[in-house]
Amino acid sequence: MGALRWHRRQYHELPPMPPEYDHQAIEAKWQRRWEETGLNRPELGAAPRPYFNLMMFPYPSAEGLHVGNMYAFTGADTHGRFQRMQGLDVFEPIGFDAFGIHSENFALQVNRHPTELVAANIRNFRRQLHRLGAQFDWSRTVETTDPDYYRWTQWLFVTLWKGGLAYRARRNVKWCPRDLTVLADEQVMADGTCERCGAAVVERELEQWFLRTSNYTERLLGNLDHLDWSESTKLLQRHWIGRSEGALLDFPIDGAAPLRVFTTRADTVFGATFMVVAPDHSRTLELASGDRRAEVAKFVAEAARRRIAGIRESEGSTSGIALGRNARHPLTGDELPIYAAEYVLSGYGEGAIMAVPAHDSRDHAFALAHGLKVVPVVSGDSGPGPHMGRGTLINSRDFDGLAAPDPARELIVAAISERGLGHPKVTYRLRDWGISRQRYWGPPIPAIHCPVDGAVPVPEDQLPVLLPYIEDFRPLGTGESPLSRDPGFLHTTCPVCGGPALRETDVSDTFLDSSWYHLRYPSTDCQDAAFDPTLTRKWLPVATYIGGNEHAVLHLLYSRFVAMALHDLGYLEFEEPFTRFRAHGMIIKDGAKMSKSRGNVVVPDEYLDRFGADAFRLYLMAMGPFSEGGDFRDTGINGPYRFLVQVFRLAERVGEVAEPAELAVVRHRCIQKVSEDSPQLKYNTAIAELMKYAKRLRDHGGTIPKVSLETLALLLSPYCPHAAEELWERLGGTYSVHQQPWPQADPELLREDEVVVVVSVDGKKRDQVTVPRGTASEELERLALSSARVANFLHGRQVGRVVVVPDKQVNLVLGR
RNA sequence: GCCAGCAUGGCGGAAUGGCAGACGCGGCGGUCUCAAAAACCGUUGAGCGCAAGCUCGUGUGGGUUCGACUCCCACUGCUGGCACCA
Repeated sequence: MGALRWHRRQYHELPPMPPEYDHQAIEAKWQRRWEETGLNRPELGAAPRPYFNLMMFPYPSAEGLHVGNMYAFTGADTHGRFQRMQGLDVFEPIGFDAFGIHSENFALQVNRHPTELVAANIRNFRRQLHRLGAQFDWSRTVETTDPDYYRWTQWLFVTLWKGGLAYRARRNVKWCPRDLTVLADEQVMADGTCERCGAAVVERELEQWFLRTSNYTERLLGNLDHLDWSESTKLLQRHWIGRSEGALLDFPIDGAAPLRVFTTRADTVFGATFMVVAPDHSRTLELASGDRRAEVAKFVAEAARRRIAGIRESEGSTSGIALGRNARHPLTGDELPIYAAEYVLSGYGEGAIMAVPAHDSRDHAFALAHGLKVVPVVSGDSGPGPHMGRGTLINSRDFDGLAAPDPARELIVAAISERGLGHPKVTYRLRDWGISRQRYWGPPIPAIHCPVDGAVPVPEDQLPVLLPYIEDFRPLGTGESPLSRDPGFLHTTCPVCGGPALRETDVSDTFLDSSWYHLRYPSTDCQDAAFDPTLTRKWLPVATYIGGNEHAVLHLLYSRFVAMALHDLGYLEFEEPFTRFRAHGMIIKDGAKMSKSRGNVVVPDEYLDRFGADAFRLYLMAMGPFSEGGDFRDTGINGPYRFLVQVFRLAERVGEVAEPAELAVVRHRCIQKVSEDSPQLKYNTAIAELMKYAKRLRDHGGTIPKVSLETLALLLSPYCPHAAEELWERLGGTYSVHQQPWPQADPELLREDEVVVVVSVDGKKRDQVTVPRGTASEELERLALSSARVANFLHGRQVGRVVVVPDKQVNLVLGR
């Protein structure tokens, strides 16, 4: 509200545009000119130095483009423009990620059909994006909802399927009771709520399509070491993949198959006093002894009910039940009672554990609650409770005295493995990617279910399987997609036997759409393949990808998986799609994330109207380090705006005069700083330098040499493309400023002949002397000691030591 | 609970072993104006002082160093990620 009021006031009270800088006319003029001359449409087939500058395509919401999008795109575009002036042929495409639950939910809410709604949203997004003045190649856009695009998303699925990387399985999956669909693990937030709508997620057993991301865990993890990506992003992926080294151990059971467990602490095996299986472990009921079976079944059913209802047991739950059956310790032969308990999860490791209450807090809590033995096997005092740290093995027979966990861990696994009861094993958190969605707004999964031949892929020449227009697209909630309502869609014939068959009615996850869009951009004109091999070889992998870390484990991981899979299947020569990735920060407002509920969303249109795209871009980039984001303030944009007006005022003072030496020096320093900071995305400090330079020119009396402003136009062009172009034209430069070579700083002019050396006493600055660069240490020391000001601070004491840092500082250390 | 990142004027931030606060916002004072806005000029970390200047100051406490916003240890707070993961 405050922002709005402020804005209204500005609108009405401000005088018309300053005559020097009519941003509306300038921006319209150049956007038209760029479009007419095809400035931003590289010859994809012929470009000698291809540079694919990618940014994350937006989801076209009904609210329109928000500042966060603008921020990301401006930063990425600035990078692309800078690279272009380094002589590279920059391809900078944009598109729209328009399928998905988000669009569909909104359509349901406002009671309109997503087909028309999304088309309108995309139109609005295109309009807003044009205003930004980015060097987008508008002749090669991608819309995931376009059959020409999702035909190839379906092709991708069929290709993965034929390559053995897609399968169908009945499995417990995350189900959102509000969106009435399955979610990928990655779409469930840490608190167990749906990423899209915030409802508590429950579990449900459904027949689903999965992609075998788990085949690639080792490579997805290992390749990270060599990727030039933001460390923060790589760390998030490493955690998500969750590699854990341990061992599989078999605990024999009399009269039954042994119970297999996963452990990372085999060194504590002598401290195992009981076993625990997950309630929904496949053998829980089998292992329950006859007289316990009914009770165990009841417990298992209750646990299942709790899980299905989405009740998350508080951590440290000790609910569990004895199965009335024992396993044998693989090394001691001791009898260990087996329990079923909710704190053991079926989805991780083997869904069963050896419990070592002396050295694991969860086992400890369970042992206390159920009166079970606690046997310490690792020495070391950590007070009451389990000791989880390092120590020395005790109560471990032949292994006593070994350091734990290492090397005891390895030696004990070896001993167990000699008896054929275990072996080392690496476990991962990452599981297969469930892609089925029981919703309407997505590409139909191209599969046909035939009573004779089972599930068969739709033949490639029959793609796309068009998403039918159905009036009532509300989700059913039965585990089936609304597409099952459409008999014309549902009934088909089997491509194998020609008999009657049913189509798959689920649609695929939006992240499948975005997992390969970068492959499509150079090939948008390609009608007979998802991507043209020649263009792909030329333009991919992506040179630089800039985007938010919110997609670190979703989009970015899936895209890597898809590239690897296509590589293995012979479709791509590379296996990592993004050579360089940089995560940008987030824009906040009033110290908080922008959100509709907080009412602190910034609508860019008003700022673009009033201050223009260039000032807006400049403000966003000046706000702080691009990697950190920044805090949006309504008044902040005044500075960059004034700066641009100032620059145009300077242009009116340009004349044919020689450049004085002092201006040459500041000009080359500015070139140096901006050239250094820009490629590192340190835009804020580059802009500060540009402002400093403009101020210096302003303070220069008289006529300003043309070259001073020409350089400014060049350095400014990645940041303020329209203003720089206009300035360049007024200075008589040839079109376009964006095709000019980047200026080079002359090292001769950067060299400073005189330096200021600080004289300090005990580390406190007391005086300074200006001396020629490279003045000898002895001379500096002499100058420092003879300083009259320094004498006042000696307080009669002797100078003990003198530390001289040439060209910087002399520190006089007083003796005592 | 675990793993990252961050903490500097009224505000956004700069400086990553050598002059803390670049650049910008905002504030204050002035010029112009009948007046206001815009623009321009000056000023703006805190305290003391008529002044020259001095003292203090980068979340907290310790340490290393001639010298620490910067490096190390411990803590506090915020942001993000993960979380009965065996």
